[in-house]
Amino acid sequence: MKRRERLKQEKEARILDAAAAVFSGKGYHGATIRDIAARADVADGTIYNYFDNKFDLLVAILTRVSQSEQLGAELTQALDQDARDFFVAAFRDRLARIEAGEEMLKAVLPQVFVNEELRRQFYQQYVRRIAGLLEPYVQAQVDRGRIAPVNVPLVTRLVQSAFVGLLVMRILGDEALRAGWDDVPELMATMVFDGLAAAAGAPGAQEAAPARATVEG
Amino acid sequence: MKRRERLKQEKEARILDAAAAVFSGKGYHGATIRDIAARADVADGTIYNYFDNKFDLLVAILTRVSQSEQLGAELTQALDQDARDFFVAAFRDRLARIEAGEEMLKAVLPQVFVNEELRRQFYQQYVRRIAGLLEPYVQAQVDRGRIAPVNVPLVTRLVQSAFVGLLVMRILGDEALRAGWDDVPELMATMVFDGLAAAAGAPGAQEAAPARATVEG
Amino acid sequence: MKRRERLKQEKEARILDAAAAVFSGKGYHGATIRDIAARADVADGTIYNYFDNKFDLLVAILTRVSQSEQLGAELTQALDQDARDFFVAAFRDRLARIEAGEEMLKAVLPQVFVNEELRRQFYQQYVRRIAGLLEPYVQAQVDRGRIAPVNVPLVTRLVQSAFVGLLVMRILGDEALRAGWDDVPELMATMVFDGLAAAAGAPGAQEAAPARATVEG
Amino acid sequence: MKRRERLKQEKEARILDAAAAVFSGKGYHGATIRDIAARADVADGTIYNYFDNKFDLLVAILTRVSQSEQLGAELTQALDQDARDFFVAAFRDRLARIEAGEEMLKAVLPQVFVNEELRRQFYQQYVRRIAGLLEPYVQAQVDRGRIAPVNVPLVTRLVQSAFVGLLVMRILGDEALRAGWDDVPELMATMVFDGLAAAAGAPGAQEAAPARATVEG
DNA sequence: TATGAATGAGGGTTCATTCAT
DNA sequence: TATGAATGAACCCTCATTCAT
Repeated sequence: MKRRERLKQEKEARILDAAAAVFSGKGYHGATIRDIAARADVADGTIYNYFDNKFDLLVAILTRVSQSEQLGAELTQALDQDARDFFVAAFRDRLARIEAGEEMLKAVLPQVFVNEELRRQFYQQYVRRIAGLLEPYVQAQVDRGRIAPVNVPLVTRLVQSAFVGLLVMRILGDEALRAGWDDVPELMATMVFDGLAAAAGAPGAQEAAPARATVEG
Repeated sequence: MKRRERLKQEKEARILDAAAAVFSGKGYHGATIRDIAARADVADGTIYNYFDNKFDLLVAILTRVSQSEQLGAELTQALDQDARDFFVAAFRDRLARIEAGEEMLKAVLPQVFVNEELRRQFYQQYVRRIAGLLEPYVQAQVDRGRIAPVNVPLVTRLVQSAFVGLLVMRILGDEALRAGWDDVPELMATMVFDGLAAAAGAPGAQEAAPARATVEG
Repeated sequence: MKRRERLKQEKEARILDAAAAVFSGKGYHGATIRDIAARADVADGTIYNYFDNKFDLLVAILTRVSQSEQLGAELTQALDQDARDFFVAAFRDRLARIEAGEEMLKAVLPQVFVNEELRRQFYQQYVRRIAGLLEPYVQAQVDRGRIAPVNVPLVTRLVQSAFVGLLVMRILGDEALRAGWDDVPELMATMVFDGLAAAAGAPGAQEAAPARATVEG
Repeated sequence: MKRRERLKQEKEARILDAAAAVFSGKGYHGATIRDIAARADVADGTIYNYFDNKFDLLVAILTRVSQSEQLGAELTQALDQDARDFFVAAFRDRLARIEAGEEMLKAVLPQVFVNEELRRQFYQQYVRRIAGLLEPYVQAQVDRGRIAPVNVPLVTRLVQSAFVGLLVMRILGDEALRAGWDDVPELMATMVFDGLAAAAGAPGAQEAAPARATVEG
């Protein structure tokens, strides 16, 4: 009985793996149930014993990935670390993680733009949820005076956007990005925390910056 | 004679408009030629007098937009302006522009992830081309000592990534982002140029920053 | 298990029968997959579980017929029979056989003129193969002094041509031919072996020929 | 006015030539009106000023060819010639003629099998008409005792069938036939008039036959 | 009369889904 | 539960024909 149960889960996983691989390679519409069945080494019909329909596979893929995340704990523990160091570490971690999930992303993302339901779900699980974790952290840093008093939600979105953009650019196959991939977290941190303005003796960077940062409205 | 020619161009534009709208609304695969034809108010077959096939419509949509750009001139003229001001203005302009092209993006982007050819074309016209314009500008600013000596190509990519990410997030329908949309360029500039670190009396920001900016490798 | 297999073969045959009938009736292009499916009492899509495409049906029809042939054995056994008698018997047999295959011929022949691949295949299976069997036989008869020392390959082709021509004429619906159809083998033999010339004083022409020619009635 | 008329006829001829060429090359269905128009160097629509529809082109091609024939006169004049010699000459002439018309044949023949109307017309113009000319001639030869008293209509059909078959085989691209093409009329005559049987002990077979059989080359 | 853009019916083919075994 | 043959709706595209210019 238990074994029965486990076998079932294994097969479900195998199907999902196959689906992710095939979707990622040929796109959602380019992939056929037969492709997936063949890759999962089951019959076409078998898939329908585990999932309602093709679209369901997509949703399942999306959901499965977002479960292994536990950013929350990290963040609360990180409140007292150096913000910049933590940013670098966390950003690097996320990038590595998503690198592994790049297949999923290539499978799901295109349909995210197309399908309302999927979009909501993706947004909820990948943007909203993360934002809900990040914002309090950023706010706390602001409160502690470590970060300038910015528009916290917007800043969070900007960082998230940059993150998403990086993945998109990576999928697009940009060479410069791929070459400098390992330096991205550091450089990102430099930009976010310190800015690129040549500070040395440049009054602009030291005076104007804070003044402007209040713009947030 | 001329009239004939003009009518043809108008009809081609009408078809392309219709295609962009329908693709954007239902996705490339969800859209049928009949949908597009109906929206363009032509017969199905007529579309094939103007475009080779459905995919060709997508490519045409992509190409059409990227033609009205002339960032190049702006950039060379901007070399002597204040970099930050220019950044804000340019970023705002691009955002506005792409807002108008959001429909195009929703139409094309999903397929970009799926189709090799489209991906190359999109990358070429939207990433590489822009990068080719931006990099010399950034490099010049570095040379003039206005920007810290960073890894120029990578920084360029990061900014582009942020830009792309913003569009994706916008398409995802993020509320916070939509609400603060008009402040994005300013905030982005603040991050990129000045950093968010609470500089006031914090030596870390002033000293470490340049040191870290050499990350470029 | 076996039953499954048998059912599949039966269905394949049913589809092929339907295809031959419809092609024969409306021509290859006039026939639609729906026609064929309806006649075979299957769904449109089912046909594609058995054949790659419409053209494939044509090839399959062609191939199926040419398999039941075993002229080879007959010919080697016939070397010692009377050539003329054998000719009559064989010709009659072929005609009867092809009469049954007339539907196939009407289905396939038109496309043979049009399609390179089909032409090669038809030629190979129906002309070349038969020629390869006939020529040695004719040559052997020549060697034995029973047939005049003629250009063997060419004679073979002439006989084959006559055979093909008869079928074409039959398809064209010639009345005279249809009326005298059963006498064709005899008359053909008379022409080929004895000639029609009223041999001056040659009893053959006056006695034998009429004797044989009266078969017609 | 006259010039107007002539120009029209020229254009009609040009269109028909183009149609024959394209039909012959790609088959009736494979050929498009656009193909034909392009080859005739006119606009698509222009064709419809000269012919009712695509099928009409086929009929026109068929009709045009059969007009230049005047076998009738020859035949009546030939009644007193040696039948065998005349046969060879006439057969050779027809073969040469049809060689020129091979294009037409490849264009029309496939559809002949498919289309009732075209079949009737083809049969009428190419089989029935010729038969109507040949039969009286053959009958006359029989009456004069030059040809054995055979079933005249059937013999006529057999010869016609052989002729048709030769053309089909030629279109099929048979090498042996093409190589011996020029010898065909002689060999055909040998078969039809003298037969191939090596007349037992008949010096004729050993002397005459070889003499004629040397055709083989 | 010539043009060629517009038309739209029609057909081959695909593929998600079902269901008898 | 697994199978995979059967289903048939749906879609892209072609092309003969029309007709406004």
